[in-house]
Amino acid sequence: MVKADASAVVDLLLRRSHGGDQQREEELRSLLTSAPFTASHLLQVIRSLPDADAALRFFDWCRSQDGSSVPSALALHGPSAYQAIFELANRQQGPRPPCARLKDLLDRSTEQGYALTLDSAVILVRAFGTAGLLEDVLRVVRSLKASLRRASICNGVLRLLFDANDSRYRAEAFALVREMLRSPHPRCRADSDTGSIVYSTLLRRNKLVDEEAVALVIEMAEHRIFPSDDAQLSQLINKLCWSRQTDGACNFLQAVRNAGGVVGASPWNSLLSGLSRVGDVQRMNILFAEMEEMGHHRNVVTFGIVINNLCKSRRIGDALQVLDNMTGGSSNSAEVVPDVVIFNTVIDGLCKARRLEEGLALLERMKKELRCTPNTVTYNTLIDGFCKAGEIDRAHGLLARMNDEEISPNVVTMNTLIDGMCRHGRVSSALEFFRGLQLDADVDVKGNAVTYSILIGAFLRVNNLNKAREMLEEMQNCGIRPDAITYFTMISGLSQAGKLDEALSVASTMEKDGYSLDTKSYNILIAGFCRKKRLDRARDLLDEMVGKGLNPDDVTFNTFIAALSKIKDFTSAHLLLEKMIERGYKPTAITCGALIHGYCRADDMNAAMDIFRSMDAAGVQPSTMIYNILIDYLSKKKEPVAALSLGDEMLGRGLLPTTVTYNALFRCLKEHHMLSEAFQLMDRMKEQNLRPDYITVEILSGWLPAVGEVAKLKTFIQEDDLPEGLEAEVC
DNA sequence: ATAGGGTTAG
Repeated sequence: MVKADASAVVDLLLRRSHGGDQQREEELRSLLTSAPFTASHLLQVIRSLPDADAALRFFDWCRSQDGSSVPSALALHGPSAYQAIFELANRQQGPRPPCARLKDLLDRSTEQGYALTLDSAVILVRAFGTAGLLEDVLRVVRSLKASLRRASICNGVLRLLFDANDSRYRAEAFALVREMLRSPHPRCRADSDTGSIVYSTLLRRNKLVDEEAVALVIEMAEHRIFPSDDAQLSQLINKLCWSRQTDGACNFLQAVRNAGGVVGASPWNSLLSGLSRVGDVQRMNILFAEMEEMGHHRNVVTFGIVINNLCKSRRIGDALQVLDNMTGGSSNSAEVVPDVVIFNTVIDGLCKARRLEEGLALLERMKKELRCTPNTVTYNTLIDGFCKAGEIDRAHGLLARMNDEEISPNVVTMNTLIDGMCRHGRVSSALEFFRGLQLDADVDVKGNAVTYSILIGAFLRVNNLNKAREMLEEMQNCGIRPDAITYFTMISGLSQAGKLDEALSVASTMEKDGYSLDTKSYNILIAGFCRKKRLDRARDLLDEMVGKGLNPDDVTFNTFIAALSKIKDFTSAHLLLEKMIERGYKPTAITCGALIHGYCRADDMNAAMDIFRSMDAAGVQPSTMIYNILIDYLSKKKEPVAALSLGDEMLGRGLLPTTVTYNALFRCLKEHHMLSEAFQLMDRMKEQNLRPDYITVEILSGWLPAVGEVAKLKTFIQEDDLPEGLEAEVC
């Protein structure tokens, strides 16, 4: 038997013909029939041809021999022939890009009814993928026989599809992964590469995970395609929780466990903190118990999460209980030993519950009994507690203690103190404190955007706009970029101060700086313009926000309804009210209050009372504010009896009158010389622990002494402690 | 585990 000789065929094909085409074809036929000519011979021949055109001519010739004795068999080797032709075309430089030629060739091979070989598919996917021709990549994969859709090639396709960052291609990728998971062909099944592609794609930044993705990863887990390690698993659980897929996170983690994936403590901790964030205490408890059953699956972080949850939901007693158990309060074999984070969490809980002394006591206990060294955070937490309670001096005392104990203060320490001082009437001391630290060579704490935001907010609150502007400029000069909060602080302060144009200009700077305004920011600006009765500008802003795809919310509606009521345009106000309801926002006490207030101002008591009395039926609880509006109005209308009776009515509803309520009533009672009623109210205020404010004092001072009741007045306004703000500085 | 912001009615 003569061995088939590919090189002889190549020689013949490449040689210039001497005896004409006829003779050459004869020679070729005889060469090809002299021995079995296999697919691999054919590959060898075609690969040796100079280009795809030559190869196509040869292969077409072979096909045209169909029916003649032997070469017809060659046509059966079409898939291999095209593979070699694709190789040639892919290598070839020419006027047309290789992809365009490859597409034509793929069309031809499809028309001729040839399937793709695995190698053809590899060549085409790579070429189309590199050129970004994803539709063609998909076409190649779809036309490839199921048994040839090997994991290796599919993984490449998955990378391309995910990299496109396009929802359509993402859906295609998900479908492909599903197919791989379910494939009956072992070499086509999803493998660890598939897993790492999918998992790392889902972990990419700025993309939330949707339900479809959750379903996919659960199916992957069921097929034992797990994240590479606990760290990646934890990250994924975290991401699922942040994407509001807490259920999905639970199901996924369970699926991993059920399929035999090894899971340490950290993924469970991630899930636990996800549950904590959405306030799902019930499932937290189940999980906490399950983690114990699973063996060594609770660590100090687990306890930290639970304690943090208890503290944030104001269950300090329970948090202390858990801490006690940890420190061997009830059993001597504590599961885990609390660390400084646990103590800090509990101390913060105590401080936020205004139990400062207990916080301090715990600081001592952790040092002495439990041999745990407090750190900067411990002190910062306590300093914040004392600042919020107005005990600025004790806060500074703690700072001094930090220095004694060589625990270095940081920027949070400084900012906490600055904020505390600012909020307790010491804005300029706060600024001096800040300046002092910046000059102090021993202190290397620098101000940051938070520092400046605090100071800017403080100056705005005391209406010192110039100083606020100065601070903004100073921070920029120092190379500290304002962040979103700095801008919001500025915008809000300026709006409140009626500097709307400046507020708008800050808003546009903010946008140039890459931050965007949200509905709340627009509400602030809209309210500012409404207060100035520039409803046209407010409307413009509404259009602007809608144009940006931001939906007006209930506050936006209430703002406009209030503004329209204020200018007595009740028709428009009611139209807007209907629109608000259409949009699915229920009117609240604020909505009703806005209308009631409008009608009172328009001196239409009937309309005001109609709305007021219709609230119960509408299921809207009247608020203290609404009573205040009505009582104030009745007082001005010189109707003390009606005003007093509303005052009683609110008590019956469990609403406590405020100083504002009492002031309105006092004003009215004074005019009608209803002294004994006033005394009753004064007693009630005392019982309620309400302090008279400067308006109360003004009204009563102009009345009681004139009717010989100075003593009564004095005992009433004399308070055991100094009125707040007495030591306030003028800035 | 700790620090700063914002809208609606008196």
